[in-house]
Amino acid sequence: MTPGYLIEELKRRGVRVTPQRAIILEAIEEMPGHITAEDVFTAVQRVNRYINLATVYRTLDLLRGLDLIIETDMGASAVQFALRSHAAHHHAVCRQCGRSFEFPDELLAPVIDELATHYRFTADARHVVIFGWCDSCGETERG
Amino acid sequence: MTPGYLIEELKRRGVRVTPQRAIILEAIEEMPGHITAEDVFTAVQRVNRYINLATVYRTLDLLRGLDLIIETDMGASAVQFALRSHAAHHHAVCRQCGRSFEFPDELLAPVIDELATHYRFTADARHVVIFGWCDSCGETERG
DNA sequence: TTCGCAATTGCGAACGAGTTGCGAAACTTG
DNA sequence: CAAGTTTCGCAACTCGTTCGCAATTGCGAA
Repeated sequence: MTPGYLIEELKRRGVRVTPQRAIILEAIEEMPGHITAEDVFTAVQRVNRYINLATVYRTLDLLRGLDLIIETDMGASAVQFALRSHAAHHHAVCRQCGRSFEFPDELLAPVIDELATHYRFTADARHVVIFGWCDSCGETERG
Repeated sequence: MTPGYLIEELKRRGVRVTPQRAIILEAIEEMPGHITAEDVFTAVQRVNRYINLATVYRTLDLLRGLDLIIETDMGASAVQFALRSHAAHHHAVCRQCGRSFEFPDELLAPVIDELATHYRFTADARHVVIFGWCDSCGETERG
């Protein structure tokens, strides 16, 4: 995924990119998979502690309006959403250190095909996240 | 079983994870074998003395409804529960309606193997989530 | 540069649904 | 029936989210 993609996209569409938004957008881009407003907020806070939760919500709203993220309201609890990504990029995310590694599409293609044909489920082939443990973390602790 | 599994599972299903619930869930995960409401209650009390017995019962109810624990009423005075250890299975979650579908391990095994051998990444083989669109939702909207 | 104005922000209060604590009531079993 | 276990009703509270509003900001025009 191109870094700064969201920022460019807003600019391109003539939407104001304020410092707050820039920070929020960058945080979103770096987060894998399905995330909540709270997740974004905490990530954003690490960069600038004076950004308001309401601003995060408003930015998320904005992105939804621009079709740059999709949200999944699963009912009672926090709404989850995901980046509508353009290039296929799958992530293996380490539960321990949080680092993530991209892995190629080909690896997943058979699964995605199978889900489509046998389960009538159209996987988001462009952005799959698999959690686990990376090399270094795996040695010390395992699940 | 992955620590925090129950908490993650509730979150994933869009169920609110309140502090009380988090404490109760962690207590359950740490208790071996068959347990009673009272067992959970006393364990929970060690962490926070203001959590109510009724809340424990309600959480147990919730978990049963979500098929995360099974009630094993063995005629003893108090009903016993056990954490339901699912066989490895994975979820395909619809981004539109939030419904999720299980699919078997075999489908993913090649990917998990490949991640291990070529990327030195130990995937959490027990619980991978793939987002996408289910049959009915897929017709109206696509990513 | 400065101006004007709409867009954006921070803040605190408000919202509705879901959850909790409490005490009492209702089971269950010996 | 007594002792232990489980459920109930309900008001208070929490949670994630949105709102209203005054202050601030970004940016094109002057």
